[in-house]
Amino acid sequence: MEGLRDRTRRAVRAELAGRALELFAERGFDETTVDDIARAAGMSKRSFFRYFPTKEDVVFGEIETMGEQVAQEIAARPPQEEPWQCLHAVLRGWESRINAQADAMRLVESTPALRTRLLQKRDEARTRIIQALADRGMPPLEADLAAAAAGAALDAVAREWLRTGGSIDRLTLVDRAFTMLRPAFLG
Amino acid sequence: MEGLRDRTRRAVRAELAGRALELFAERGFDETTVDDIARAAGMSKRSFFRYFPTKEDVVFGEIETMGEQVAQEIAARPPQEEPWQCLHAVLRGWESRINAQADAMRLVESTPALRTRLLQKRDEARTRIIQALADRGMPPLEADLAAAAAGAALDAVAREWLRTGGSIDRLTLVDRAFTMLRPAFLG
DNA sequence: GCCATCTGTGGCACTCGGTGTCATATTTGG
DNA sequence: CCAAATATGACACCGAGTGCCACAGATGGC
Repeated sequence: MEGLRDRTRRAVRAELAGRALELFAERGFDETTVDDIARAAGMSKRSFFRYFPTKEDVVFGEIETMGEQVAQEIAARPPQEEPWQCLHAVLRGWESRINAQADAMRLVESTPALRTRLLQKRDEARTRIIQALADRGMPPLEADLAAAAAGAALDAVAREWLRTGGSIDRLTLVDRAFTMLRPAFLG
Repeated sequence: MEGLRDRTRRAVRAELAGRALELFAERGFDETTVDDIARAAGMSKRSFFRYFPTKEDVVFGEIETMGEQVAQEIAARPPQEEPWQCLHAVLRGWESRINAQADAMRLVESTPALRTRLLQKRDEARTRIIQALADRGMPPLEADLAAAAAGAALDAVAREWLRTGGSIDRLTLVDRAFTMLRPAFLG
């Protein structure tokens, strides 16, 4: 079970993240120092780094373990399901979750340092996904291509959604992108 | 024409890059300070930053303006050529150029900070490529997908090449990956 | 209630990447 | 030969991140 220890730790992390996002929204990411955040949450800079490894990470709360989670969800799917179909189904769920924190994503997109960190996270996630697909028996080269293409699909959807001013349902766009790429992964 | 000014500047950059790579090979990237590099090239840390914006950039000499160059090469292709075919042709050429500095790439792959910087560069390049494809009349969503898929192809090829221990010709792998993805971009 | 222990914390000093400033060579052009 | 542009070095400075240590508070056994 989850002990008191972990619960307070999660609470402090949430407090820090909350204060940080407030300050970022007010002054911007670069204009806010770690010391500012720590003081706003009533602690020292040194303690901040006991909860988050870097200043950037304070923004990526839930997305943090995305790679691991996606890999598990892939592994949990029926084994005979087509790999591309499987990816489609799993990432469809994630689209909603990412969509839920649109404001955080806007901040990320407008801040080079955060954008970079996001690229890193995605790269890690992609690596895990490749492994998960390989575990289902997909040949390595195809697994690489499929994982990257799927990531590209989500990315393209996000941009297309911005381009159209949010007038189209994101899940519809996801389905369209995956369908478009489907012919490449039929066997 | 190219004045003396630019030539000496290029020479100093080359000198710095050379010394830096030596030191990185000896001690590793993180264990080498910018001051070490500057001193090895007979100058001050302050001057180093007059030639390279960051410590990482000293490694990416020729790749630096990749995005811009690729975009231009795309624009220079016959206008009626199929977009995917066009991408294939252009990036086929780049594969050779990247392949030529395999040792630098090995350093990059084994150094998180450099790997991150590479991800950034690729992201910039992708943005330019999307624009170049859009200029040819490709619909935005498809251009996004195509650019990302093409990048994925080169990436997948690099990894597959490592997996097979370099026994297969890289250009062959590139062709295979592009052919595999081709059905997704036919119309 | 007492003591040993473990964990969280603050403070401090330190490293290193990166920037602004200024004073001083060095080069360039007339 | 002189004046303006440019390159450089030295210095101070900032902020992210780390190692260290001393101290507080909670925990648990006796």
